[in-house]
Amino acid sequence: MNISGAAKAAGLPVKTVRYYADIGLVTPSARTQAGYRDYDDVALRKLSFVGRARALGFPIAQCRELLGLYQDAGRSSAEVKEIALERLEDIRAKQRKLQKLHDELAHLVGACKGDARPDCPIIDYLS
Amino acid sequence: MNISGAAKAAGLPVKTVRYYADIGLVTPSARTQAGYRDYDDVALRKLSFVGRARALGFPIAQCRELLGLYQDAGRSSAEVKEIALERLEDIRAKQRKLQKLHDELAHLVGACKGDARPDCPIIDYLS
DNA sequence: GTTTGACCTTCCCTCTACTGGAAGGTTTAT
DNA sequence: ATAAACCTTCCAGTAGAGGGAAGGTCAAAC
Repeated sequence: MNISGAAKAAGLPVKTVRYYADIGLVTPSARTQAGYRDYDDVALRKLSFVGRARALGFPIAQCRELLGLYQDAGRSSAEVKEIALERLEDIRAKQRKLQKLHDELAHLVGACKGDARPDCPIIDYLS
Repeated sequence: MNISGAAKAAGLPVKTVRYYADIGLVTPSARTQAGYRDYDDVALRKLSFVGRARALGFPIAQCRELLGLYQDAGRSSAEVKEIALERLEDIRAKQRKLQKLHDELAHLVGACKGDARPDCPIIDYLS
């Protein structure tokens, strides 16, 4: 299957699939005589796997680890869980940070009249 | 005041202050004969202003707008509020997205035993 | 008076994870 | 035969800096 077919099957943009090949994350199974990337079933499944991992927000480096475990029959679920927990903690840290920003900004916005006069608690806070 | 003094006063890294000068966000008030950036009180206040806006997560473009309003005696608080509301909606969108990721990943992690066996609902989900 | 160390400057590379586009080759359909 | 629709590589850009090299400057110590 050529790159556009593979991209469609994995639900990814062609550019992204090419990028994954470039960085050695998911390489095509072969090249045609003309140099076209060729994806077989195994490569396709890896592409979809990475697509879903990325959709969960795993960075490329963790996708690489997960892909390694995916192909490793001798893996332990503990290894997988560890990576997922790392990512989960990452998400929670981001959530805490966003919550703080949200509360602070919401407070300021609530205090700002939003009228034609220049007086503004938001500007005051930043000053 | 030279760049390291200005950076310290604004609580920003020197590299960041130089970067803000490069992109024309906060330019030094002058240069010494030797070419050193020189920051006066006004420039210092702008630096601090931007530092606080960035800490609230405003992107550079919005910092630029806010800085413009900060210096504009004829501003209306409505203009400021509009920018802040934009940013707030941005934060809320990110929160919603993170919440979805969190719930999905937490569910998977909860279902994974994390033992020595290879069976793993996380891998299953990604496959 | 010079030397040392701490500054400062510009310039270019690196990071994440792509995205866009140009120039040019290939395949397929008409 | 040719036009459309593919494909290729390469280069540049995104946000917001951070790292580091090569070289100029300045203040204090010796």
